[in-house]
Amino acid sequence: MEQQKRERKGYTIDDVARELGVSKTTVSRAISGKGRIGAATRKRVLEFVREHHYRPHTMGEALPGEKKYNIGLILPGSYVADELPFFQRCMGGVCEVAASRGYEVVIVLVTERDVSQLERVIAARKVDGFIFSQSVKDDPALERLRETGMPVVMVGSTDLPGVVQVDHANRDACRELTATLLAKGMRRIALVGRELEYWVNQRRLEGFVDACRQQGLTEEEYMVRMDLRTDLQIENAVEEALAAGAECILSSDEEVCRHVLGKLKRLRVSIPEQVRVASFYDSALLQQYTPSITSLQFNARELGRAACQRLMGELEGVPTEEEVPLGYQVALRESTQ
DNA sequence: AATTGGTCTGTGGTTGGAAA
DNA sequence: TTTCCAACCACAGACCAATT
Repeated sequence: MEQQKRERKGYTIDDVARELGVSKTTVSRAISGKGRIGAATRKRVLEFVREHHYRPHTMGEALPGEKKYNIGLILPGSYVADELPFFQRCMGGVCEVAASRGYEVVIVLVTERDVSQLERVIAARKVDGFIFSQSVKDDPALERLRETGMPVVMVGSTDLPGVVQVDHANRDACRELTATLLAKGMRRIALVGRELEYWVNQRRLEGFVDACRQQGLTEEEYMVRMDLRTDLQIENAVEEALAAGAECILSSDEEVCRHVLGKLKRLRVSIPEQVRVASFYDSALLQQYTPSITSLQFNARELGRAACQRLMGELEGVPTEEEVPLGYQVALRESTQ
């Protein structure tokens, strides 16, 4: 009971003092650095504080234990422009569930280098929990979030243990689309995509390789041109793939696919006659393109809903453990006929 | 009856005097 | 010298009486 209370409420200066068998005076001095305190005691207090994610509160901030009925939705500041449709739908799902439970959603933009906005939201205790999206490897924001001990639900993948994750079956989906293309008789398929630091790109690559290996293809036959950081690199990869006799160019996402299509158009390469094209992520543009582009359809709104439901479960102390894998559809269109 | 303004209480954190 | 007690601050919310 007492234990549960502390877990819910977070540590106060009194809790820290009691745990260490010191008075709260000592803890306060250790943290502020002001006043008379022994070096050894100070070190002991600071170590405990770091381990137990204690943060002092300042005036005007929420008192610990007070629920704010806000949740933080963390979006990648750098990727937002290109992936806007995805995040917009995902956000819609999050807001829908949050609103139905009486919560508001606070948008927090973070980049790999700048987590100051996140720091402020944490420091001011503006939210009860976080939904995190688009994790990169060794994500500083996610690490920081875990240190706080606040409930976090991850949209997408991460290798950090103990983080609740909700994601599309990316690997399975990419394996299925690739296998479908292989079943149509294509042997030389090239995969092009962005940075492998993004877990989603890693998963898509894995799915692609899975399918190729299942068909007994060697690395000579299928081509992987991932980790492309500039638009020029994508264009070069397209030329290389064509020169190597690729029958199909697969893009790891919609944004990459747009560049591929642009390059093919300039090269006057006809789709699907001279080369087939497909994407691991769908968009309105790919559907309406001439020819329409084969791609994987995911329901981003459903993903947002699922993530928010998981977080609500964590916040209300109701464990919702059923891991329902979120579905996908392979949309075969003209570009791979 | 509704609004206003004051006091009281409870919270987390800080600080000076005094004890160990 | 180090640590603790107790008073203290700033704030929020509850309560209640005075005022409109």
